Amino acid sequence: MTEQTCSIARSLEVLGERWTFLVLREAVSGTTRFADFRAALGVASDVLSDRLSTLVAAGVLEKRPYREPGARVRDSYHVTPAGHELRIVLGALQQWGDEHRPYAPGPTVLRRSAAGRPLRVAFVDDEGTEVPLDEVRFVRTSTYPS
Amino acid sequence: MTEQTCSIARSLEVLGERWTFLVLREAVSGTTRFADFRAALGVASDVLSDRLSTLVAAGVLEKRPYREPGARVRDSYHVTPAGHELRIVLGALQQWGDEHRPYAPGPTVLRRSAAGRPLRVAFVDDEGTEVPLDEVRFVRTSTYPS
DNA sequence: CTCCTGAGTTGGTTTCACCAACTTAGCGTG
DNA sequence: CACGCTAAGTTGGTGAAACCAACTCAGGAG
Repeated sequence: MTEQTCSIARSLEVLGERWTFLVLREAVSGTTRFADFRAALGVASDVLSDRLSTLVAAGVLEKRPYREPGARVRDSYHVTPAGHELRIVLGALQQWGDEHRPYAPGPTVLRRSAAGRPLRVAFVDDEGTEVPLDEVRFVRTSTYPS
Repeated sequence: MTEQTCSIARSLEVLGERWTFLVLREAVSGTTRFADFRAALGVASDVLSDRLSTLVAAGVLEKRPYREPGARVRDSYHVTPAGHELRIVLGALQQWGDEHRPYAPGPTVLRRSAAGRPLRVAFVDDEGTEVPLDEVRFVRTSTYPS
């Protein structure tokens, strides 16, 4: 596959495989160890191993050695700044699922500000003010391939 | 697979297969016909057929018959309101790719308001004001599974 | 009635996810 | 120092899914 000019496609080269978003969901919610990812997700160890290395190679996670008392040094996985910015994508997916694939008992996780106010994911302009969806345009630049 | 309590997981049941986000990118940018999706993406026709039916079944796209002059009635695929809201997810993926997986010649597609102002995807509070990423919390509700 | 074209379906091959079993590298214990 | 314990993987085999090419199907045009 030749290099993708579309940013969505390039993001998906890293994020688009099965389990990747769920691994990331766990990572941003504080999971760092192989066995904990496995227990939380029920994913096969070979697949988890592959997804973690992909995310490390892409700079979304970083390996950091740790040491439990009375055990040898092992690797843990921590979210990098690039990974932290994926919370916007995760938040957007969550919001869409809440609204369009609802779970009868209600949402299990809410998005809140530090002050406790409910949050949404939305388009904002350069002043940080929300822009309604129907005013959003995707416009092609001169770099767009013919 | 039993029903997922996580909204992200439920979104991914619909959106998480290979090609789905790219099919959606084309759909929101105006593509409606099977052959045009195929030409734009280079996806195999059996896979495209499968993804389109999944998206129709999920209410993201709807089938609409159309008739080219001098041809029989065929099906086209149009974005529903639920599909339109996925532009937030697509915008978030695009923004992340622009920043963290840059394409040397620069972005090929920009996010702009109707007035032409550059847009980002971000968390906003109930008043439509942007909240910085490090003030965002994901908090569990009482519905969260033990 | 035959040709053309868009929208798929079908059959065979390769890749990928899944599962279980195995390996590896210390550390603390005896 | 040998031994067992455990987290973190790796390896090998199986079944599903993606991929590719060839084929089908429907109706209007000529």
